[in-house]
Amino acid sequence: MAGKRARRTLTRETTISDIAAAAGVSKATVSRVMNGVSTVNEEIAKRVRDVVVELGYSPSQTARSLSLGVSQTVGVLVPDLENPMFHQVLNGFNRAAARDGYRVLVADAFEDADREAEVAIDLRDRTDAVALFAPRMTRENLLELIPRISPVVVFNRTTGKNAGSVLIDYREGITLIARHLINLGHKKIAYLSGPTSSRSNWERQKGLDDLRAHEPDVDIIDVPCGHSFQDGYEAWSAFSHTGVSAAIAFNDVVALGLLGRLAEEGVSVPEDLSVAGFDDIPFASYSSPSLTTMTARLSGIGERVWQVLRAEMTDSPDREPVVFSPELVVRGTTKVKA
Amino acid sequence: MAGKRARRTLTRETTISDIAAAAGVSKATVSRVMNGVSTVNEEIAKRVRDVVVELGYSPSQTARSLSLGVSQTVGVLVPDLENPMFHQVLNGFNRAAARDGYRVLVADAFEDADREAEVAIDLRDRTDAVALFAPRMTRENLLELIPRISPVVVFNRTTGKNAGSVLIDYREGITLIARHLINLGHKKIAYLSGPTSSRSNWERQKGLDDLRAHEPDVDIIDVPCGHSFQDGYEAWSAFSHTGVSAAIAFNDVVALGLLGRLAEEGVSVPEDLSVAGFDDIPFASYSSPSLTTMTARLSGIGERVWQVLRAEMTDSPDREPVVFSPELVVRGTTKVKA
DNA sequence: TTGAAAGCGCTAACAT
DNA sequence: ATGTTAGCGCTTTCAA
Repeated sequence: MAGKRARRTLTRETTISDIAAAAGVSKATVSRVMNGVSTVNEEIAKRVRDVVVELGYSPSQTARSLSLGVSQTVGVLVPDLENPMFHQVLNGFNRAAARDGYRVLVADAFEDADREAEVAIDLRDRTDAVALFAPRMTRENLLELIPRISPVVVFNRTTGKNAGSVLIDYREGITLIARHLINLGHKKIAYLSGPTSSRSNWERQKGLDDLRAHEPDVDIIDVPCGHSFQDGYEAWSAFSHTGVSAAIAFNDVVALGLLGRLAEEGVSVPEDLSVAGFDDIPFASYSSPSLTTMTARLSGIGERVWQVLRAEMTDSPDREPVVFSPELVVRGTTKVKA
Repeated sequence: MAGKRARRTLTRETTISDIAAAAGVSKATVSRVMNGVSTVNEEIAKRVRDVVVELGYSPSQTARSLSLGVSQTVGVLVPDLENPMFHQVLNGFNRAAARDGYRVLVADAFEDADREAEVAIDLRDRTDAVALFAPRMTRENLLELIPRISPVVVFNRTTGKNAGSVLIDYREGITLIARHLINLGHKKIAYLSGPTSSRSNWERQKGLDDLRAHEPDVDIIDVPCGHSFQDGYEAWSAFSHTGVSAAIAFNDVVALGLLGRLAEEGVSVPEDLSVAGFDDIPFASYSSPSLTTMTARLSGIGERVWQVLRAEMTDSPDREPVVFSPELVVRGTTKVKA
């Protein structure tokens, strides 16, 4: 067409205009057919559908999103996609979101707390809402970020009702597991602690503090450790001489790392040492001995995270935190103290 | 403004127009500032930046994508997000994509081969390219789909150079692992086979057929199994009476399931039975005994998948399949036949 | 250096 | 029932 300005080159192969032209109808009619609006004459509709198939057309969801003001997409910010725990939560979240017709855009913050806000905003600029999985940023930054990216749900961080939240009650969890060991007669127990910056580690510490206050004859010692296999594997040398009869690991991954080391060292579990984990990752039940741990049905929690986000998107939610109390699963790695 | 039509309600809080108005400049100038175009007077640029901060503005990536014709986003279609193998590949893929400034939109096909094409197209309609992880659809459907969603990379399926592809050479892999067992003196070996519809299972079967042809005195029996923990756990009853001295599992998950069962049954590994897996998932090295398996550095493969997709997006690629030969990792579950 | 306006590919309000 | 057209929020060409 004359008089038109030069346009950029990156453009769609087949657009709604092409279909309209080929079918001899207006774009509006094509749009109606594509969206199943019933007021279209069946004959015309069929003609349009034929052309669509013939030309292999499918609408640009980007254009659709811009026009509709919604993208049917939500973002998930994960602090570290390496961590199997988030895989499970993500899996449940994605499954539930898909059921409601939403797609999920994932972004990994690579454990860089300082970059989280920026990534979260970018995510939000492409989607209808975002889920923050266990954000590492300071509480101050979190509370500042939330209104900027609402609707938002936060997993495993409190939000003071500024956003929906889903929490795992680690404090109660560690209490349950420690009580289990105490009931088995263990008096000296090691806690292989997680990253110091981690809220969930902090909560576990609080739970153990409670216990120390109530059980003066039980000695719970803190072994700085970490969150990885390797950390658990290496932690042994830090407490092998303490004479503890039981160890609680920050999480299952750490517990399995420890288990691997113990097997190598000829320390038999649970005879010489009882070991407990946290999270109940799928492999926990299949290690040998199978791992005593706290279960939290992570993928179920993921589904719940989605539901809370959904509520943020639609209702005016009450924002009462949804808290999951982990349950003790006694398996093969813990037994009565010799 | 008078005469304007009523518009829908779902609209952005702060747009480029708001910034332009508040800063007393045109939208073009705001756009230039946001994109760091240097030809803007520093004084004006500062004013714009101040307003941006003040109003908490960030550009709609949807609008940007539509205008630019590019979204800096790619889709990944996973057959089953439940499978840890895909988590690892996804992790590597996402990491590499992020490094190049791309975001990743994930979609799970929930093992429904019939829905894959539809989901892949939807993914492509929102993104610049898509990666198909081990698609379950027929080859015919795959070849039909590829041109529709190009640029595309396919992981673990051949494409006849219609698209870039990255493959794990399972046939060679299973050969290596079986030879390892044969060298250890095992003459009767069970193969716990995977889903019959799976290409990767089919390839393993071919590898074993090769072996049967070359090693007439070795008996490799096929035990229909599956891909899950549970499948491995349950498979034992199907071959406990066959007198095999070694078992090769379809993958590590199955192997770990079997290991769990064997521990319960009092069958000691590797003394009574050697067991080998496939994939080298993270937990393989931490089971006890640690699992002999084939390793394929899955997250490294994920990065490679990204690179191939990147090439599809930019170059005119040669599409020679990138094939990874898994390597044998001998650990604790295999030993010389008693 | 800056602004006006066209255009990206859709949807929906309005008119017919 | 169908078409016309404004508008979603940006980018970029062209003119000033």
